[in-house]
Order: sequence, then structure tokens, then C-alpha cells
Amino acid sequence: MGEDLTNQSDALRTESTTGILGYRLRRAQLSVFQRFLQVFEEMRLRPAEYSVLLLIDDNPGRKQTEIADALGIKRANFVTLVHALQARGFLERRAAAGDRRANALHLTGEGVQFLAAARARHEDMEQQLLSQLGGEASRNQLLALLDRLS
Amino acid sequence: MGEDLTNQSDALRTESTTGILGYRLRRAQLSVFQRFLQVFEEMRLRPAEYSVLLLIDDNPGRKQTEIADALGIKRANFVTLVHALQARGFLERRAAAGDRRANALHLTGEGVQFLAAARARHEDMEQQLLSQLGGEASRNQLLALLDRLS
DNA sequence: CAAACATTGTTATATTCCATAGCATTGGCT
DNA sequence: AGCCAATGCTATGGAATATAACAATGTTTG
Repeated sequence: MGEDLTNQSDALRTESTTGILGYRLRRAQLSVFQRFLQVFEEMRLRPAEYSVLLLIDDNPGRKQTEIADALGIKRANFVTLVHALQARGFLERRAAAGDRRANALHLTGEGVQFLAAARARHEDMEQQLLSQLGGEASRNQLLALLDRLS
Repeated sequence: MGEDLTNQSDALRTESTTGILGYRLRRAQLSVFQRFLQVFEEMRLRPAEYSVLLLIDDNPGRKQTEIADALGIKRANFVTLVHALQARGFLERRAAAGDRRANALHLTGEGVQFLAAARARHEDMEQQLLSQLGGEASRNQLLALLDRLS
């Protein structure tokens, strides 16, 4: 006999949470974002900012609200984002063609350059994630499954 | 000639973001959490709170820090969570057996009852997600892939 | 044993993200 | 002209998260 009375700090049972899709999704997303923050710490680039730069690069001249909507960001909160990126010289808010209310968003030369560097860095990160997932097939499957939840 | 000069608000190009794993993960996670918040609005239960109740139910008598660690919650922030659930009568903080600093967490009868109701509600939600994913096989595959990212 | 150190729960605080309300300016429509 | 919608913006609050510091207690070490 003689149970071990010394601080038996066993591992916890976690079966209940492992069955929850939302919980697992959150953990995975947090892990990926955490890595993003590390990788882009010295560039001082946040995930949302990166997505903004990408979208403007592919859609120059669009209005703030259009970009914000596409990213699921409230236009009120988008203002701060854009101003910060503008303050760093990465984008311009030009007067929109036929609408004096709207700002047409464009990347500056500096912004294009910065985005190129970010893209390279991000490419490496995606490559790491790819190898974690075990190949292109797994990655594509994951993306397809995620789409069904969105 | 004659391009259409009337506000041509075409769809934006989003290829750049669709290739980003983290972005897609975030959107899916947000979508699932959004639904959770809707489903549990009248029960006034947040995702984190639900996970706390589940974990205590499976591991009664554990210390706050143990539960918090398992969920990736800082113990400082965990205090508020626990106090709120205690204020609603769902759990108790009893004196831990051999440690006068620690609180041993236990569900109350009311807590068990509440958790049962939450579980039932959550079961329905998972069932919906399952059908969105297209079956058990897809769900299991998704969970496996998510694990490789965590 | 006494001293040094670690852990536990807690408070306070700052930051970031996200949502809502309201506003001035401008545009579109009737 | 008059009404309503859209656009960018400010202000503000809530929620999640991170850190620092603290008192009480436990653990380890000289």
C-alpha cells in the first residue's frame, strides 16, 4: 500500500476540450499568429497591417471602406490602421476620382519595397507551416476545410 | 468607346490573402466563435468560461493555476473568470488539501446542472459544424491538421 | 533552524482588438 | 430644394491579454 502523498500533480484530463472544434481552431490560430508576431517583430508589422498592404497592392486606388470591408474590419477601426501605415510612409490617401469624400489608397514606392521584404519573410513562414502540415496536399485540404467553416 | 464611368465598384482581388494560412485560420475561428457567442448569448456563457467549466468538471479539486495553465490563460486573468463563475454559483473555491495558498476548484450542483445544459446546446452546434464540414472523416482530418499547427 | 527562494492567488495597470454612436462633409435621388 | 445614404473620422466602452508587484505560504538550502 502507500499511495504517493507527495504533491501528485498529475496531468489534467483534457478530453472534453479536445473534442471542441472552436477550441482547437483557436489554439491553432493563436499559435500561428504568435509565430507571425515573432517573425515580424523587428519589421513592426502586425497581421492586420500585412493584409492591408497586400490588398492595397492588388487593388490600388480603392476606397478605405472597400478595403476595410473585404478584410472584415470596421471602417472606424480601419482609420487608425491606415494612418499608422501612412505615417510610416507606406501608403498614400489620394483624393478619389469622382468622390470628394473618399480616399483612394495607394502604396508608395517605400511601401512597395517594404511589402516585398515582408512577402519574402512571410514566404519562409508559410514554408515552415507547410512542412509542419506535411505537404501541399495537407495544406490544401486544410484550407478547403477552413473555407467550409467561414 | 465609352467606358462605364458610373461608380464601377467591382469586386476586389483577394488572391493574396487566400494564400495565407494564418488569415484563413483567423477567419474560420472568428466565424465559429461568432456562432458560439450567438448560441450562448442567453446563457451568458463565453467560450473561455465554457472551457473552464468543462475542465473543472473533468478535474475536480485542482488548483486555479493548474486549470489556467492547461487552458493557456494567465493566472492573473484567470482570477476574474473564476470569480464571475463563482458569483453565479457555478463553482466553489475550497481550501486546498495540503496547501493553504491554493484554491481547489469544484463545480457546485448548480454548476453541474448548468454545464449539462450548455453541453446539450453545444452538442447541437458541433453537429451543425460537422455537417458544414461534410462528415466525420472531414472533421477528424481537420482536427488532426490543426494539431500539427499547435 | 534560519535565510533565501519559489509558488499561489490577487490587485492594478497598460495594450490591443473590436464594436457602437455620433458627426461633418459629400453624394445620390426624387 | 430636400431627404437620405455613404464616407471618413473621433470618441468611447468592452473584452482579451500581458506585465509588475504584493502578501501569504510553501520549499530548499546554507
